[in-house]
Amino acid sequence: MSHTMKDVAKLAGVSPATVSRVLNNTHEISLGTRQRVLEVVNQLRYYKNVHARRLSTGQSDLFGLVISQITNPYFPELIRGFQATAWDRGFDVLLCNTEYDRERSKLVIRKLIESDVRGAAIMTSSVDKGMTAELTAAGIGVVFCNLGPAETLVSNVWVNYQGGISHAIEHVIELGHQRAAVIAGPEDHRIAITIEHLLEAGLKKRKLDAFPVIHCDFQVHAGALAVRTVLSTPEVPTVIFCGSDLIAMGVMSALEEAGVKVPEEISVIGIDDVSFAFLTRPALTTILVPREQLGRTAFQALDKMLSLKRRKGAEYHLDTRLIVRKSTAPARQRELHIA
Amino acid sequence: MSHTMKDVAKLAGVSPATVSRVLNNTHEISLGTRQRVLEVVNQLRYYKNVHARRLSTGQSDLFGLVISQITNPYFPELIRGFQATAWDRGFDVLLCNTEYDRERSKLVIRKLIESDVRGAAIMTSSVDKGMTAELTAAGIGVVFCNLGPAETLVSNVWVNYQGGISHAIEHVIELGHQRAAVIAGPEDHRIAITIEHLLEAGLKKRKLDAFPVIHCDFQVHAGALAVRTVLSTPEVPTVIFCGSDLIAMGVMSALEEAGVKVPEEISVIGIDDVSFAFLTRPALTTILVPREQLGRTAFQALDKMLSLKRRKGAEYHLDTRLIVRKSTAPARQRELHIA
DNA sequence: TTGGTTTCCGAAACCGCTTGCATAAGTGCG
DNA sequence: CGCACTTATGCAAGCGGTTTCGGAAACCAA
Repeated sequence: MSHTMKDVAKLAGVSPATVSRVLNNTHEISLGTRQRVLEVVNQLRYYKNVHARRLSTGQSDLFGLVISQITNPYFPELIRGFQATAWDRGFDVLLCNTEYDRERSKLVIRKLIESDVRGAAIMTSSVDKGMTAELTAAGIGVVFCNLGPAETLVSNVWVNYQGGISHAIEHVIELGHQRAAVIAGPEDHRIAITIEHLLEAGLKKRKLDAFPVIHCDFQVHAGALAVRTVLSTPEVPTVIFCGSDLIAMGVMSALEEAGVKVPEEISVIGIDDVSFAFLTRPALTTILVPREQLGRTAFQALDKMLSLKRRKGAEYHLDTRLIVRKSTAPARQRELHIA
Repeated sequence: MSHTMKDVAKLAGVSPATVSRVLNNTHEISLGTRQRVLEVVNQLRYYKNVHARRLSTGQSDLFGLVISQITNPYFPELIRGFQATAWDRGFDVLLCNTEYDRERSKLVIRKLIESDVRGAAIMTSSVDKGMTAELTAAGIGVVFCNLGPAETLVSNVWVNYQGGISHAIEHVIELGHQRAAVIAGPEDHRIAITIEHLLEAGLKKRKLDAFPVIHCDFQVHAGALAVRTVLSTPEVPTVIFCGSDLIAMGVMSALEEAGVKVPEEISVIGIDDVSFAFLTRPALTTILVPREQLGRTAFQALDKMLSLKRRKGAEYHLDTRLIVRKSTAPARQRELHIA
């Protein structure tokens, strides 16, 4: 269908090799032939075939990005950061989603190898370190998020949740809260566990026992469901820490339905600062996770690592911080009576 | 680094051709050799290289999906629908975003050709029909959204905004509204224009003149800005139709800031029903655009068209419908006095 | 046994591009 | 004017698969 390099070569009266060199600026070419070649390229609307190129050079210009699910609002900014950085440097990205499914995750790994990606950013908890052995065995660089340590062909970007969480706890202490609940993410979710531990430890340190601690999916309705348990505890907490913004939103709307005022009666804090967190009413106080930056850093980590002769991985650090909006307020003074 | 088919062949004591046939189930192979080959494949952890395959067969298993910007909440569901369908049928997708930039759009087109995609879904307004001539010239199938008509190698999915818009207008009529404003999307945005015309025509038919009609970006803050103009008109409307949910959200928060109650004093209606539209307060009444289905249909359109000998395109139709939530209510009876 | 079919597999060409090596023409210097 | 050295280009061998063609072996009927 399309024209090939040979066509161009013939029409320009040169060899395919010359055409290649012109197109890649890879060798001295006399002005005359260069122009002639380019002219023919335009005339024929010739496009070079990446697959042939990848095969021939043995170097792909592809990077993989593995996420859980694209409709999870955590990911779009991350993807954007990764993809934009990759494009800027002339690389393409193969976006793969696991849909939280183990079997599918394996398929994704296989696909990455078959596609001969140079490196892959594994930004989902549904792929663990064991599953990526095949990748590194194939010489493919890997970068994780909060899954250290770095080693050969493996880098890691640490998102320091500690920072934002400490600020958040300080914040509620200042507001006079004394009883806090935690509605964390799934129990089998690595980062959710990290966050939960950090919250519990931080609260304990400030003499604020977390109770109850509940696990649920990173979903709006799961948060809504979980909050019922919270409301049925003997001493209803004055603040609820949520493992994600989505959970927090579910919590807020369930509280509203139950006739509990946010933030006057119960304060709510989320994590992530997804794009629409400021649109909720009340606007959500949350811990910002620099997701676009995470995407950028992940790519840079790969690029850097793969340019090293030893392919040695490195660790990177990103900070989180508290964004105070309207869903937190001074603690109520009296016991709460649910309608 | 990785093993090649030749390695497998040698170790299994067969020819590369046989290995290929085993792996692709493309030819009768005796049970014995088949098993031997598969054994070696496992032992060597051999993965076949897609690029070589694509080159050799001259058929890529890639489809392109072109969107505007991944952080726009319109797209994630669409992407999901497209990608899931493609995966199910054994195809990969190359996701490209134009970032609303014309230059970048051209690069995207080029990338699609170079990547030898079989077909591409153009789901952004920043690529017009002219720009895709190169694609069809290269034998690449194309499917648009609301950009007809179908022709050879070009299909189209019509999202019937008319339906949802009619319902929405009926809805406000029933609520007794008599003055409506329209805050539409950008003036250079194809679908935004369509929607605006549909709204104006529909309102006029029901003796409801749209005034004012304002254009702005599909952004929250743009909507917020635009609403000021609305509030400064002599007769402040009782309902505002917005060109997207994002605009509607900006409108609602700006109204809140101005001390105008939604929906008691002004009703607001969005378009799209993005994932978090039900989380706003009041929850947004909006017109649902079946985005995941759009993605699925777009893929099917391509797949179908490319399987035809004549490569003739077709047209598909998707319906929209009104989702009534809490941002619409009976029209206020008296003139509004802005604080 | 023979001739005709099947069944299974290997040789080799090819997909479109890159690149090391070789060649030829041009340049500068003694 | 000849030699060493650039500079510009072509030849041809891959890259890792797929596929056409044909041959060998096995099978069957006569």
